[in-house]
Amino acid sequence: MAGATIYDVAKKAGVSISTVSRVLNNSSRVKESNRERVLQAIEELGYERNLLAAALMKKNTHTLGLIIADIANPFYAEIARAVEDKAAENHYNVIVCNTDNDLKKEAAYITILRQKRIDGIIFTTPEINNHNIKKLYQEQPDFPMVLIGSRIEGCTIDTVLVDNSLGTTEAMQYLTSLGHRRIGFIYGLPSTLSSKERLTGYLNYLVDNGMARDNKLIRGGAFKIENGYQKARELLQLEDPPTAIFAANDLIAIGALEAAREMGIEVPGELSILGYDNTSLATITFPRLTCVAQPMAEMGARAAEMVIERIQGRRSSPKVVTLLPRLVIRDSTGPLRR
Amino acid sequence: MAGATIYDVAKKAGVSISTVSRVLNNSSRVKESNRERVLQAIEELGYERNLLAAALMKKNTHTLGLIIADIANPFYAEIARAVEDKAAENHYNVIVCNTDNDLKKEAAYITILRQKRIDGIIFTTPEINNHNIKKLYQEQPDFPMVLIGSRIEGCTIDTVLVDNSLGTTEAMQYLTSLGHRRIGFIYGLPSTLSSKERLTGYLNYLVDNGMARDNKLIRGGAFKIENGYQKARELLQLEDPPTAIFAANDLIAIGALEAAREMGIEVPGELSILGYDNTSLATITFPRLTCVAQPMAEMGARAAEMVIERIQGRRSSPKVVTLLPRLVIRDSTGPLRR
DNA sequence: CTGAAAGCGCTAACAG
DNA sequence: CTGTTAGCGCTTTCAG
Repeated sequence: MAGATIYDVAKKAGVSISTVSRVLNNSSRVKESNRERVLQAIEELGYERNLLAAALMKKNTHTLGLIIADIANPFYAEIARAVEDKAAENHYNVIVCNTDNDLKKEAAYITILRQKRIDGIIFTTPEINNHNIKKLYQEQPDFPMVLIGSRIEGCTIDTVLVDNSLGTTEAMQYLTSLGHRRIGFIYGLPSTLSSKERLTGYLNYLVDNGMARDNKLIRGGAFKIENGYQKARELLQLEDPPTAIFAANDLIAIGALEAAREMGIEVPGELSILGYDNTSLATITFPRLTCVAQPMAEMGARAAEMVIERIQGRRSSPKVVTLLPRLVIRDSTGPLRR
Repeated sequence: MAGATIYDVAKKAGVSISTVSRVLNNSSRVKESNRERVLQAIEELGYERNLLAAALMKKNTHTLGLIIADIANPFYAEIARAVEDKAAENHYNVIVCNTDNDLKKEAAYITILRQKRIDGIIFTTPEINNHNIKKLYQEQPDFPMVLIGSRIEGCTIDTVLVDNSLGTTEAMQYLTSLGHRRIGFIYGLPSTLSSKERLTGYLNYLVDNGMARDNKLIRGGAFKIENGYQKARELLQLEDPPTAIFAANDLIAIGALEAAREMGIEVPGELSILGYDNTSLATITFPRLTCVAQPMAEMGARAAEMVIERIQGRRSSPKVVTLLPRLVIRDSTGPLRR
């Protein structure tokens, strides 16, 4: 019987709907013989519980929203995978929403997700000035949400961060230890925390180590291959080109690699290239990419844990978790050749 | 007022809940003045409709399930992106479920998705003998679902396919046109339609063109880099190694590329490597991968369209759509060097 | 065009 | 341990 309800089950089992509900939810003791009859009736009827009706009463859907720029981007995909895994482990499902960082799209998703009464939202929005999140936060500061890899001005919400200052410092330290002094820096979308912090880290390192700052070596744009390619070309055409390029993500580094190859510049012999993220892409380029690794899987998992904690009321005050990046040395970097 | 219901809106607007419902759903004519009062009340109360309650009545949730092996795999990620885009365009959300091709996990997802009353499911399960789908089909042949890139024995359900025979033939034709006669073939998981059909295509091509079949040149395993690497090493260590390797997906091709590099075999000078899929990975390897391109975006979009058609009752008989692959020539293939 | 009333399928007191 | 009852918030006849 398709479309059976607890009424059907109750009748068949000869008990009341409350008893059926109780065995369904393990909510309180039910006489063993009754439980069995119910289970059997469920089996025979092919009864499937209607979680919509349950959610309407219980006020939770066990569904999470994941708002992300683009699931086809390996960086986000790896995070998404971890989010989904951790969610599933805790019996939550996740609705994935691709925004391409379009705030209008994002706002529409937020609205519909709330209307579908999802229990919490995980944002990976990189924009530091995301007014959708601000608005949501102002309207309902207690709504379970967590932000990955960014911060929103004026919002004290749950956040999972990776220490960009440390990541940048380690990269710069490593590059200088190889003898590099002219290090180009290509960052992504300027309005993102990642760009800002990594740029700051780069500049601070220069200052702290008495190295000259040359603005011609610093270029921004987008976290994309094309941008890396373009900006790397520009850097390499300088009359005094850098001997190393530090890219603010893997895609930029890959673009730089392409540019170097096209210009006949050998990597790492003549130019070192260092990426950021350590997505799966980093191991399939040639040479394989040295990069600052972000723990994407952990970021996703922690974020999922954090929303769920919130949803389940196991924590009420906002928490910021800062994870550590680590340098992964591969083949795209090498000693300065004099 | 957070948590306002249509009752609150109705009261504030001085109309009945039916009228509120009508403006919410545009379901029938409402006097303009009333509509405006309702809209205003909604605005003032910050009313958010509860789609759970609506779904309980309307029997649809405008939510789709996407069951996929691994969203972190670029091939699936690209499909997923397209599915989500097309779904969003039609006002559907999608719950993503990663199964790692584990049938137990998949069964659990199917159950929970059905209990959450999602409107349809898109499967990308590669296994040709997926009893979860069979079971679902037998129990509810009319449940909207579509299968991407595979077929299930005995189930006549909506399917989006890409012509593997054509893809394989084009690849082989191209390789032989370059002068290759000893062409190795590395396929993936043997129990998948992709493996079977591509292998058949390869073998048929050999027969049809009077070329010798050498079983030593044919190896299977998994659709993974590691498998490609391993099997390519084996092929290349043969006393009479192939001059070209045809890989059943990009990952395998990438593994083969690695093996060749490690063995000091130049690609494409000494060995041509041809991949399958044309994921974003294909352009970042070196040399860039020649491959049979599958239209991932279209596959996802068509699949989404098809379930939605079904859900909305615009079509009732099963449909199989077969898309065409195309050969994308890049740098990993070249003329046989004598 | 509008309102009253009857559910959708389930959970949660409450009384027993 | 079990049943009764009152909703959850909405859609949908059915009268009017």
